Amino acid sequence: MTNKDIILQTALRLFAEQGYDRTPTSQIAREASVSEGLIFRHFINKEGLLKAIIAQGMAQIAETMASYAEQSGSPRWALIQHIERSLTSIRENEVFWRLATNIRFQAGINAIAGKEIEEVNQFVIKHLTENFRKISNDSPEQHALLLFAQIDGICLHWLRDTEHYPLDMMKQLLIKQYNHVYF
Amino acid sequence: MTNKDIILQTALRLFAEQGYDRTPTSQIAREASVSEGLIFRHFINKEGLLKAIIAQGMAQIAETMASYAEQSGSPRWALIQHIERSLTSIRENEVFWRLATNIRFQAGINAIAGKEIEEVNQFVIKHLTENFRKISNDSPEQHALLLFAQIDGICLHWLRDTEHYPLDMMKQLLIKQYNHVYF
DNA sequence: ATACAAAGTGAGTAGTCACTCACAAAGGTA
DNA sequence: TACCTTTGTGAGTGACTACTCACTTTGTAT
Repeated sequence: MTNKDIILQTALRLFAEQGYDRTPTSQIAREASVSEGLIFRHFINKEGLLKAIIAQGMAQIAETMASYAEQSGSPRWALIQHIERSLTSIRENEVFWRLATNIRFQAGINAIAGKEIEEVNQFVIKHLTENFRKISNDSPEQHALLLFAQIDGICLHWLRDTEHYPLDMMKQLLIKQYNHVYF
Repeated sequence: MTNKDIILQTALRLFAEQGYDRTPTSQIAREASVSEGLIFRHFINKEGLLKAIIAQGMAQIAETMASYAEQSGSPRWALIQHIERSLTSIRENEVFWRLATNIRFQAGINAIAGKEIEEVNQFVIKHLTENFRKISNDSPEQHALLLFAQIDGICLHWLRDTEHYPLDMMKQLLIKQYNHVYF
């Protein structure tokens, strides 16, 4: 692993733990065991570092998303799969999602790096809309938006109390609701 | 309105717009048309100012919550009412909820003022749990947690795009789902 | 071996920010 | 009036932080 990667990894961890504004570049350098100057050589400025982290993380997420958007199957199955995979993904990429959450809900920082997160969200909503349309033509966009908000709500609450929040139970209940309502 | 109130109001607005860390006390003083020193005379330090804002806002919210927890009616009606009122409240207290969201999802700041928000959340969840228990004894806490997350998800998405997010439509769809599933 | 670019260093700098303090004005009470 | 408390001021300060720069080390191609 190169020093550049170590910086990215360390900064991701610290930004997620402490928040972007509360993490000095000096601390990143110290914990990554590099000089502070190296951060600026590689990423120009602190915003550049944040953008690089987001770009890397979202590329990974987008890859996963694209791969399972291709899959064929009944729209019903696709929706359940989406719920399953979303809640798996947040567990697997906990640290990154924690940072993404920080960014999404803070106006000032959102301006720096929120665009790419928003794009992936829009992609997911479009995917959900398609599947709802196949089930029923009754305002599929709205149904997609609702499911997205519901999943997001669960994920955000889990991030706030990873230890105790009953993520699997919420997943099961949500799936049960959707089976009940739509099928 | 006293200068103290003007400071609280101005700081609430700026914290909600820009985030706590990105709002200097000098700006608050300037926009409130008072000297910077006065902020510290009244609130000791910047954290004290934030705590005062949260305390004031949450007291108001708690009052509303308590008043309608007393109401009698069928549990089914109470749940629908809760959905209705939550989405009305967020519209009426948009600026405060925007600040509360900033705080809830940023680890460092959450430690300063997150406790009171969490307490009100717990109160709401307890209230929901009671109503679900009356409907069915099948894990009412989990059902309460799910509904809470769903409402929260909708509110958070609305806050991210107040202009375009179809809040009323989401409300109707969610109520429809719950009528379908539970009644 | 030489030349050149890329990676890496760390002391230094300019600017910002939360907070202090000595002082002044205003308001209430006797 | 005299006295005390509360409210208000704004210049000043120390600490911190993002970023720079002159310099060194490492890697690599010829």
